[in-house]
Amino acid sequence: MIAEVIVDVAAHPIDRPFDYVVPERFRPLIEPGMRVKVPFGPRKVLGFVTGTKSESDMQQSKLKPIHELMDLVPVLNKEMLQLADWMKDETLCFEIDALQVMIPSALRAKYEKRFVLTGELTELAEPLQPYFQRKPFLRAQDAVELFGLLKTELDKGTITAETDISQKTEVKKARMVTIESSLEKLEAIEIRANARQQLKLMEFMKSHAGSTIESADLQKQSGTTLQTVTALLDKGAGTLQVTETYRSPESLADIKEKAPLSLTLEQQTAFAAVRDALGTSKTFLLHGVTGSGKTEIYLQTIDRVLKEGEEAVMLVPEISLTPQMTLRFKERFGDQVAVLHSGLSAGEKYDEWRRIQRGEVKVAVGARSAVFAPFRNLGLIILDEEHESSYKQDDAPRYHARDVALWRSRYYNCPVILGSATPSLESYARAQKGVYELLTLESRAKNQPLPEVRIVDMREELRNGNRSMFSVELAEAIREKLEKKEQIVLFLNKRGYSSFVLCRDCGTVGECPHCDISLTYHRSKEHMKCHYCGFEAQVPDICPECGSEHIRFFGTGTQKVEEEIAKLFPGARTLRMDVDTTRQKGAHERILTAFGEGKADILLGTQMIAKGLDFPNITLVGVLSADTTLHLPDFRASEKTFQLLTQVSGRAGRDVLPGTVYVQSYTPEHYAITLAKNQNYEPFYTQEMTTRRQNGYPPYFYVVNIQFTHEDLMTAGDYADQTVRFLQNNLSPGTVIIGPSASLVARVNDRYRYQCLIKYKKEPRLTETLHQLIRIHRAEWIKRGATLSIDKNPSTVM
DNA sequence: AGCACGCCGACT
DNA sequence: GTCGGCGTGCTC
Repeated sequence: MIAEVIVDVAAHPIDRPFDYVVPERFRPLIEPGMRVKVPFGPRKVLGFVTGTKSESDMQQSKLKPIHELMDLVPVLNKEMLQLADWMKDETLCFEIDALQVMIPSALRAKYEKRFVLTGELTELAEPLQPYFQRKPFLRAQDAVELFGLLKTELDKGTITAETDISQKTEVKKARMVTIESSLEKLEAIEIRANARQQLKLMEFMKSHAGSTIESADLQKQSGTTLQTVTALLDKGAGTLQVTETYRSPESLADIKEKAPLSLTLEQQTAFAAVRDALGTSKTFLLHGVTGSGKTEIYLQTIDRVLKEGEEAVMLVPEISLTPQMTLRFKERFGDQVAVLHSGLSAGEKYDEWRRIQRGEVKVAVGARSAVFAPFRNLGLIILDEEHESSYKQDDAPRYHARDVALWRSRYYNCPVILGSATPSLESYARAQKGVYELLTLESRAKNQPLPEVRIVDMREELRNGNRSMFSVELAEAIREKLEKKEQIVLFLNKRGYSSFVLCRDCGTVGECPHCDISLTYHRSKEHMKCHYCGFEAQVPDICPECGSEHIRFFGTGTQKVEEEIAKLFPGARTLRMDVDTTRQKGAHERILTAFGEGKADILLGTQMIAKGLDFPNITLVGVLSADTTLHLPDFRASEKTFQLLTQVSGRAGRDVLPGTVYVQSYTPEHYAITLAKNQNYEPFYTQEMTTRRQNGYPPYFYVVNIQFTHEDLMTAGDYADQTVRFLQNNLSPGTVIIGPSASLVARVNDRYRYQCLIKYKKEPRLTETLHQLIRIHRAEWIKRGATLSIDKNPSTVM
């Protein structure tokens, strides 16, 4: 029997199955989808079995046997293996990347080099002997200073080097103690009168006779230690069992079940459409203004799916995955929900994943990677905020959760709901063409009016001599709300806002010596760090260029605004929420809770406050500068701006009090701004589609971004030039190739970066050409030290 | 990717 | 004479 194995090595020549002999003892057990340990060249690696067969095309003598089975139950089922094949073709990734992304990181291999004693301890050089005393091996990590000595031993053959493979996190085991139930038996146990600890424990055991308790709890509650417990168990006071258990991140104890809300007529219609499509692979685009109650439709549809005995996956962007949000699911579905979010430890994620795989839960809520939730009877997939670019992974495998969802929907014949207040142009265009069914929610669920949006022309302000970040109008509105004790959200729509260090005399900015980007100043550690390569440096006392002592830190935009608020509105309590203040775990939530409890008047923040902020007392939202995203060199800049403005506006007046929104801009006439005013999605869509058609961008054209890197500027440029010529010669005349040009950050980690863009409407030769490009890369460029990365349907082309 | 093999310069 | 530099080639 032969097994085909995809080996855990992400490299071009390795990206295919390797055949292994299945030893007799594994034959009844082995199945596709299991992880195995296999010899690979001179080392051992982890691999995934993708298939078995009776004959191999390889010479029998070249085949090696599988070393070990890592699983008794496959970690990937047939569906996942098929999905990986599809992803490999679709995203041009290595098959191993596609397989790895589907399992929790806890199951990925941990490789640890170590030296193993082959003979007797006494044969070793004297100084080494203590290291091998307790265990017959020594981790290479713990022995860096001994490498010289170890080398001689390796040559002598008294030790060998090997790599230990284990999984990163193991199944959590609980030591359960079952206390003897018969009081007589407990009484009969003899304990010396001076064994105070044992006597204490015995008292506890007598009062809990017959019960089962975790050993750690037993120790804690009785005030004793493991030694005492073990001693008494040895005397027959109970039995010890080791069972598998879950790490439970939080308890459901305080969560009360909540009944469904009643649906408005609009919601009812949308709900009915999806309900009637259960059991088919139909895709819906649920377009509803902010606050129109999309979530309630999701909840009720999921409920219906569960009643059919099927399972549901609910995807949300990572930043929306707040406790507030997941609470709603737990209130409705109780312990049937698994939540997968970045705040969980690897072990906790693994446990949630196992609960799904074992069929113990029916609903999975999570960000991008939750689209791989290992359900076997999927009845519905929902992508909320489907336009969010975080659904596209920006390193290999470069998959889009939406595409994976649609693939799984075809596999299971289940519907997909794509929900958004501001759908991506791609999705809306598909809905217009009838590929998706469009469901529209035009009114807000609580029937509140949309907030009034006022656009402020900042050029006018400048002309009137106002150089502050606050227009007269906005400042006035803030003062008024402060007086009324209502809450204000200020949004600094700025990207790349991080702080930097600047010499005020010569203008020199602290830059990374390895990347063409300025260093980010970290106030907490008083140092500067490169966010691309990790380089760190101390803030200099004098400018390295001109020797001036006038070094200044430019805070995040938000810090500067915070100072200005303090000046303009003395007494206003401000909470700042940006990368600096939310770096700590849970900080995000703490700030929001504090604001919700009215502990501040003004919440000032960046992107991250655009979502899920749902507090009744917010009546004023100010967007300080709508221009920053608008003028980014990316074809989606307008779309992003429109989405952001719409979303931010949606934060105001969500309850009884009406809301007002101020949008400040230096280009107030831009359609992305004027049309966001009334959440006018349709006109924006029409206008933006015209622009996209004129410039040949999605959804009219498909885009592929190709990036080249090399440590030598000229070589990187040559590679890009040659590739562009190659593409021009091999693709159809209707296809446009843009570039090559230097990437926006032209150098990262001492490597120069070039890129080019393929735009095509119909390109039958695309797949073949890209594969050929990869072949050329393998044959000619890898050995020259170049890298190539191909991103189909990139989320950004910067 | 990672590891071994192999073929040339600076040390005991 | 040996140690060790990194080019090249293979991995069922």
